[in-house]
Amino acid sequence: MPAQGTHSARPCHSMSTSFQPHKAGDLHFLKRLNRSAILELVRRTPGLTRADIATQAQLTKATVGAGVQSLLQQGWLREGELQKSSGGRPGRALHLNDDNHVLFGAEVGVHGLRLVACTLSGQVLVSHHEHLVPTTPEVTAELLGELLRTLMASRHVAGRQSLGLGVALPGPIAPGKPVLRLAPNLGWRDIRFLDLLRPHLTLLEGTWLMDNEAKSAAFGELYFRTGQIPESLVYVSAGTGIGSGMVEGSHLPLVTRGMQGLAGEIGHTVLQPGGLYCHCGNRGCAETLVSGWSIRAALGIAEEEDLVATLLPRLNDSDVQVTLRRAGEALGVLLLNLHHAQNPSEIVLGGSLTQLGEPLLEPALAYFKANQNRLLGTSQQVPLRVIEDSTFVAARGAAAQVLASIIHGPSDLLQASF
Amino acid sequence: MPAQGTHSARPCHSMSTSFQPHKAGDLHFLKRLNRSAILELVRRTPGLTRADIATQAQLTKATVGAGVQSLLQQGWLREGELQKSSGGRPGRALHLNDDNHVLFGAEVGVHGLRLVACTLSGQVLVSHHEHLVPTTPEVTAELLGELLRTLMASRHVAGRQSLGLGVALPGPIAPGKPVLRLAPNLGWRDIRFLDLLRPHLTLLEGTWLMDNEAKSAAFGELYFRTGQIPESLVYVSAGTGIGSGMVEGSHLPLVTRGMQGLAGEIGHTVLQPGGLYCHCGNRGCAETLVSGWSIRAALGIAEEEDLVATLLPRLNDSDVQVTLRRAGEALGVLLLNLHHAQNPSEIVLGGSLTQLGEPLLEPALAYFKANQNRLLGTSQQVPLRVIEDSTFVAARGAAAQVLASIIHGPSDLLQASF
DNA sequence: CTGGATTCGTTTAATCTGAGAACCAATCGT
DNA sequence: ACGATTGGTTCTCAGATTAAACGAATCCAG
Repeated sequence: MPAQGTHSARPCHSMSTSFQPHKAGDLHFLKRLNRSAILELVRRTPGLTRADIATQAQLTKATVGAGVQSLLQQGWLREGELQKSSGGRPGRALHLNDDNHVLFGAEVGVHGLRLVACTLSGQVLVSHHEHLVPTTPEVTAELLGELLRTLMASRHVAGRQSLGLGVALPGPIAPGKPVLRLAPNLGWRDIRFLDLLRPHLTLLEGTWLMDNEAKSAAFGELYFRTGQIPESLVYVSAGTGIGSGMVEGSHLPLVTRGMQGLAGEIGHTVLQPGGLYCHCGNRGCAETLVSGWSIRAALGIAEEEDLVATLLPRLNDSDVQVTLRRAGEALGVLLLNLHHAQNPSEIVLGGSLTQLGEPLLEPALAYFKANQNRLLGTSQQVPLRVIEDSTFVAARGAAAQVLASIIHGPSDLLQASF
Repeated sequence: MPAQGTHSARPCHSMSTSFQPHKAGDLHFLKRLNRSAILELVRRTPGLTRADIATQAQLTKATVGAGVQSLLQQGWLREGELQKSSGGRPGRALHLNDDNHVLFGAEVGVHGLRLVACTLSGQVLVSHHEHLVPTTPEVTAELLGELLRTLMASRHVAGRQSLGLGVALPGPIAPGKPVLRLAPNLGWRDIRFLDLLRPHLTLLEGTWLMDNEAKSAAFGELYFRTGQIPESLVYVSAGTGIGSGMVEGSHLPLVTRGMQGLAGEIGHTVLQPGGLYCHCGNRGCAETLVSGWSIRAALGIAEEEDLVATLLPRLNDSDVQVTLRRAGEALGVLLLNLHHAQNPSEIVLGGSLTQLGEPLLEPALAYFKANQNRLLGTSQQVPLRVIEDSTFVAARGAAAQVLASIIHGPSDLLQASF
């Protein structure tokens, strides 16, 4: 904790793919890199000892020892129990220190605001879900600010050092700039949401960033994980629209954004050339087959009604079954196309539609499983996980992005500490 | 050039996404990183001065000076002309030194072998195209070895230090292992092609690697470029089958491979659920609509005939026009789906089918242009370039991968030099 | 033409980081 | 209880970068 005082809430729009033309650096940079490596190793494999780290990071015991000591002093790590020994001095387990810092994550969705405060290891300290009908960005920002202030004041959060805030938004983000280009379901366009939020949250320190909701979710699902970490992961968010986010790279997870922030807009990949008109103006988009609004359209459910709540009691109606089956089949095609285009190590399926369960999901998973191995002829299955309750997934993912931007990025929060 | 003698041809299967759990290192590592950065900057912007490099890489003049000196001595860089000054001592331009090294690239295609030898900046010194009907991996390897030996002995190549060989193959590569999992059009499966090649090329030093043809091509198109370098690039290879490769990341270009090496197999994304049967067993794959074999099937052209040569004189036949128009429309959908799923900064279209020209391409480009801005409503066009003669693109790309693996990777070729 | 200003590149001493080896600490097996 | 083994720390040393001063090469103004 540097004595010079508080860190300014220096906004950092999003985890850019690259900070500099090419990475180069001085001794300080090297030191920081090694501290990051230590922190990252412990983050992935809680309970590592200094000796383990030295082996895995290819550093000497001396270097690791010094690095761990500073990370302990800074409150990033804590020492745990002694490990079992097998004929030697037992090592001391190291863990992330979940007691000193707090990460804030929020999601602005079509149906409301979701907020979480969590620890370094992704443990949620407090969360809040506020229903809200779509309104202006300004009103939304003011409300979100108020709710976040409440969260900051809550018992489990107060007193912790804030590392920053991540905001997940339902639309593509401009690359390199903290601008939400479009949120069709909110009726927003070109919104600098963080700028709107800042006046209401002058006390929230640390790194601020915003990202697309599916991308944040994907990031969180990969990042807040320990043990065997997949090389890449795609999160498919099936709600009012359908989008996806991909994270790649085991040692510095990167989110694929694309030139215009459109990467992952799989809802507008065409599955049926010449098919139904989509709200985007094209025909045959995936969203015309599988999405909240296509299901509403097929079943004549008004926007005011909650789609899931309306459908759950009616799952046995034949029209509902047929509609969901068709949507599920399209979802299966979407998943398969994702598999052949990106081939992620893991697919996570979330969004409000997953609550509809079997009638929608069974056809999708069946199609995917039946066809995913056609090409190679193997029997290897891509892990595909369905999250029934994905309420806080994106918000938590945005918090994960804050942490990653501090550990891996150019933030001062770590740098200044060492 | 280290005095201790020749470098062993230590095979390195492919540019892995990550070499280590997390990057850490010592002073040597830092030095190497900075040398890489210098080399990379000059590679991108030929003619930079030491002062420019210091500014861009955030290094001091002293460090850059020392680094440049060693790179000059090693033959990686050369000094050029004095730059124009504006009221001060003029800087000396730096360029890649194209005179000392050579990179070998090869492509094993359905219709033959393509070989190139090129310089650090991607300039082709010699190339060779050998027609060959598909045969066994062993025979192919032997022939390729012989041809490469001829290339090595050629006037412009002899005497240069070999940095290695990259081989592009028409199928998915296993991740982390130098194994061609499948090449349907060659009838190959699980081939360790480099192992077959090695006995015939004991004299070819440096890094050996292999990769998928479209991925190599994508890499080369991004890497052997100067000036404004796109953040990401997708190469679509339209030939007998249809595949793609994506490269991302401006400061260390990475190829998306996927868990099973399937990333980019867009020929098997489904564009028409319930459509025609594909050779993979599924229905409605893109390849059933746009690919060499789907066009052959539609027009009844035997495998023995050269597709492009057969069609070129018949482009005005109505059945040919209709077939190519349909294929082109499907290609347009494929490009649009790529745009919405990955949103690359640039798309390059190559492969033998591009030689068919307008009748195929016009519908594809028209569809793509008409729909690429539906979502955002902007008028920004994704740069889309068609390569008419893509004969050596993949081979040259494989050579580029060799260079990149040496500059950015853990190779000794740079490390030992400093 | 000369001198000052400016920019480029190199040289010097100083600083800082990780490596390496010796050292102490703690446990296990016998 | 003792050696063997493994974990972690403390030294010194090699090395890479830095900062600051210096020399080099050009422009420009008078």
